Amino acid sequence: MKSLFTGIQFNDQDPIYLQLVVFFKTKIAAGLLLNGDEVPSRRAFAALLGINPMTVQKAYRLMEDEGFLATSANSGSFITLDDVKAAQIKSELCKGQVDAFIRTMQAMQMDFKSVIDLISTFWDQQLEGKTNVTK
Amino acid sequence: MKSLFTGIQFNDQDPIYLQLVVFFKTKIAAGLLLNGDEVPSRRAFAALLGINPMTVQKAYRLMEDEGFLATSANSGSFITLDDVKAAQIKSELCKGQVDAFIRTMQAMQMDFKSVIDLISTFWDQQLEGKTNVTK
DNA sequence: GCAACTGTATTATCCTTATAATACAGTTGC
DNA sequence: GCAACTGTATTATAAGGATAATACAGTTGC
Repeated sequence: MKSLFTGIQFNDQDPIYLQLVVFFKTKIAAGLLLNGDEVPSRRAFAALLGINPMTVQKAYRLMEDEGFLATSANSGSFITLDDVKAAQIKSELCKGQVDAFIRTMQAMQMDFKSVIDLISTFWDQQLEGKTNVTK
Repeated sequence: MKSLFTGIQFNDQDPIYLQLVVFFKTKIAAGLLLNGDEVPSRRAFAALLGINPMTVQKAYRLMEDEGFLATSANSGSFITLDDVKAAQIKSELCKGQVDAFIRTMQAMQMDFKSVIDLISTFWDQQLEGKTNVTK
């Protein structure tokens, strides 16, 4: 059983600490990270990812500010979510992605049907080598 | 009749010079920028966008390296495209966006039908205030 | 008690991006 | 000829992101 926190891939465009925040929000949106779940320590996570502990700290600090991570000094950090907050995170992330995608496709003069066809064509190919998804 | 080059919006995440390259590729993909078309001078474009001329220069240099912009000293820069190159640019841009979108949606455990429903819901809302798109 | 962990903090260094301020060489229009 | 444009280049400065190297205070397990 692989941990949630292994095998994370970073792109070299966006700041790592922001990609980390999106990673956690995605896991919350997917229902894979729940209220009360403990997240890795800054040092352990940094070692696992091959990055600097202060970069993880920066991400965790941002998540504390956004209200879904609580840190009690000297004993680790934990996800703090009620159903409303979890739904809000999923909704914001999802809507933001969909809006950006639609905007980009329309900027390229793609019509609705072509976009749906493209997604239909490539949806299943993306599943290879991943954990199963309801379909 | 508004010019192609007015009203460009930059985000504060990605480097401006890269956003500029994507902007030109998007116009090419949309068929709004054709072989032989002249692009604005570095200084004029920078003044229009409120950015530094050297940032435009950096974008144009990258486009020259990618082979779809030609610059003859002291007389401006022009789009250089054959049909193959134009198709390649559109295909790469489009496929890259679709792949990234599908990956993100699947990471959130979204199923195929929900994604299609979301796009169907928001597709037309994005069209407000934009030039018409075939639908 | 002590080693090993926890979060937190500071300092210095490096790279990339972006800007400002120039400067130079060539073309064009009047 | 000369002003106004073209692309190109250099230097200096600033900010953000990331790293390395420490350091300090508190908790936990043996």
